[in-house]
Amino acid sequence: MTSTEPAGAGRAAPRPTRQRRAVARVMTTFADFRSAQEIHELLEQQGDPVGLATVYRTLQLMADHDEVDVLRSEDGEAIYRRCSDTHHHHLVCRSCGATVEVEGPAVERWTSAIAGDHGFTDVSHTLEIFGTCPACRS
Amino acid sequence: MTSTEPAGAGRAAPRPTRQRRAVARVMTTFADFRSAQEIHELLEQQGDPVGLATVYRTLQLMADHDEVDVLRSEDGEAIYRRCSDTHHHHLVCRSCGATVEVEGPAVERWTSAIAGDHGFTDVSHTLEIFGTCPACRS
DNA sequence: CACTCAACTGAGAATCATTGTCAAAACCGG
DNA sequence: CCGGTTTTGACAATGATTCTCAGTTGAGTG
Ligand SMILES: [Zn+2]
Ligand SMILES: [Zn+2]
Ligand SMILES: [Zn+2]
Ligand SMILES: [Zn+2]
Repeated sequence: MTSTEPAGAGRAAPRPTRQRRAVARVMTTFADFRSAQEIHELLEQQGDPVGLATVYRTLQLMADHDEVDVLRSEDGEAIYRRCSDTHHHHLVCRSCGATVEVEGPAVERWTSAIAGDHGFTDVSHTLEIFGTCPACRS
Repeated sequence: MTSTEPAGAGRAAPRPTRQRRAVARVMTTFADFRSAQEIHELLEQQGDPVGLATVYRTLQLMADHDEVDVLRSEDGEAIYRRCSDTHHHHLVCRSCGATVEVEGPAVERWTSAIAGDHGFTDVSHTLEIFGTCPACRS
């Protein structure tokens, strides 16, 4: 047993590979939600290609670490976006995809209260608001 | 043009076929969310088989008419459930899938207000609350 | 530096939900 | 019963995501 891990339960720290850095970097270059496929293409165009499977794996990893928000577009495709580290929700333009991060203590309180009323514990929630943004109101 | 429709814009009324009735009926037999595939199997077991494609088509139709709620399971699969005809949200048990319909004028107001503040129109929203129900709190 | 080994990668195959196709069947009003 | 329309269902096609697995890479070691 030549392990160098601290004695406890050992989850190996992920390696900072070129591919992972590349994905992390492109995620900082746009502000709206993009699909894994689009991110894969972006990387290719930027001359820093990463295999599609790796893009998927990396995005999942980042999502697990709360480094990106994941949500499902209306047709079920998973889409990703970098996000601030505080809990928040999104106001998304149905037409152009523009996104605004919003927060509201009131909603947070309401969801906890409702769940509590019904005896639910370990409560979490998802909330997305869709609409047409001013720019698209041609 | 031999149409018998009233002169205006004509969207033909859907026919109440055996298949559509069968789907509508089976939707009343359970209270939680089920995938189209599961619903298709249920129908088969109940000796009232409906083609998978038709199940999908019918569920979409019912969703368009707000006769069923649609939401996406975590892996992107569309799942369906009969629901009351008023706008509401769901409190879902992560462990056993038990569902409670909840409403809250406060949230409705909040989402409209937020969207309005940012100049968004045609606003809609999705909100799901997840937790562990009392029964599963073994 | 050369070595070792698990973590990591990527090309392509495999999955799997969902949608498209289209000829045959069911309906409906007349 | 007739003609036109809608609906159905078996099957193919699509498309995102996951799996496979052999080859690569990186970090720690002596
Ligand atoms: Zn817009
Ligand atoms: Zn929240
Ligand atoms: Zn439960
Ligand atoms: Zn609402």
